[in-house]
Amino acid sequence: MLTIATWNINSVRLRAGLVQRFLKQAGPDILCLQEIKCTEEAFPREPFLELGYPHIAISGQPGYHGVATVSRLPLGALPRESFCGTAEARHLGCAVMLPDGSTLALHNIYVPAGGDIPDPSANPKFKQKLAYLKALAAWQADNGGGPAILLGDFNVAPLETDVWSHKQLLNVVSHTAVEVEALTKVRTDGGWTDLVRRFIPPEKKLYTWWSYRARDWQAANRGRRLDHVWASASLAGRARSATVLKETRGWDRPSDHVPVVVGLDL
DNA sequence: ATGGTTGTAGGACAA
Repeated sequence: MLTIATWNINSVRLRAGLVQRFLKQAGPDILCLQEIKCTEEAFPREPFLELGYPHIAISGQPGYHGVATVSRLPLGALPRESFCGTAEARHLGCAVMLPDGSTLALHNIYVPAGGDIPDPSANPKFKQKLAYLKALAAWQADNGGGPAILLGDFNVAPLETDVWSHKQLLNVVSHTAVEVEALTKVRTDGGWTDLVRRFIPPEKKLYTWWSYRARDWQAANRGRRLDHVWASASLAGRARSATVLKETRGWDRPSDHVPVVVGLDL
């Protein structure tokens, strides 16, 4: 079984201890991080080396954004995409070398959050988010149709059950119709399968993010499912599990996102 | 309806 996790960590330097706690507990073979908020040079490598993750790929920048993939298995490099014409570090593609000698294309993405106003003509950040999703839909995972995973912080909650209140979030960035349509086009045009909803029924409420701005995040429970793991058609049938590790949101000085872990029969 | 918090950086901005 190959296990892969994704987690928007909201500063990997500040939360290296939390990441270690998660790795010791869940022990995934590969962890994809978003919002590392540091450059490649400033990335804390030692905590991962200590726990048996010697393969580390990083796309970073000072202060904001940034993605990294850490792995027990060797990683080859795949071309890095911008998807929105900016230099922001929001994508990292790796070729995972599997024990049988084959490779798995693993694309770790951090979709722009999109600001507060859901109007591309009034809000450049929302315009950038829609452009990113449009470019992502047009992009083909450069793996010759082989097995591929697309995962990360997509910053869109597509289903009604992916938010605490569908009605109250219809005009809130992350759950507007135009974003849901754009993300759905990415999934259908790319032939991707939402692995998490294969194991947790779409009828069931499911969140991976809870705002820092609630007095009591757990009592309010106003969450959204922003973090996703998708598989290519050839790989989807090999998925065996999907788990959301909600308890990490209750850890000391947590990220506002929690990890999502999938298991694949590879 | 509004404001609520966190991180990076060392003020405003992103989320």
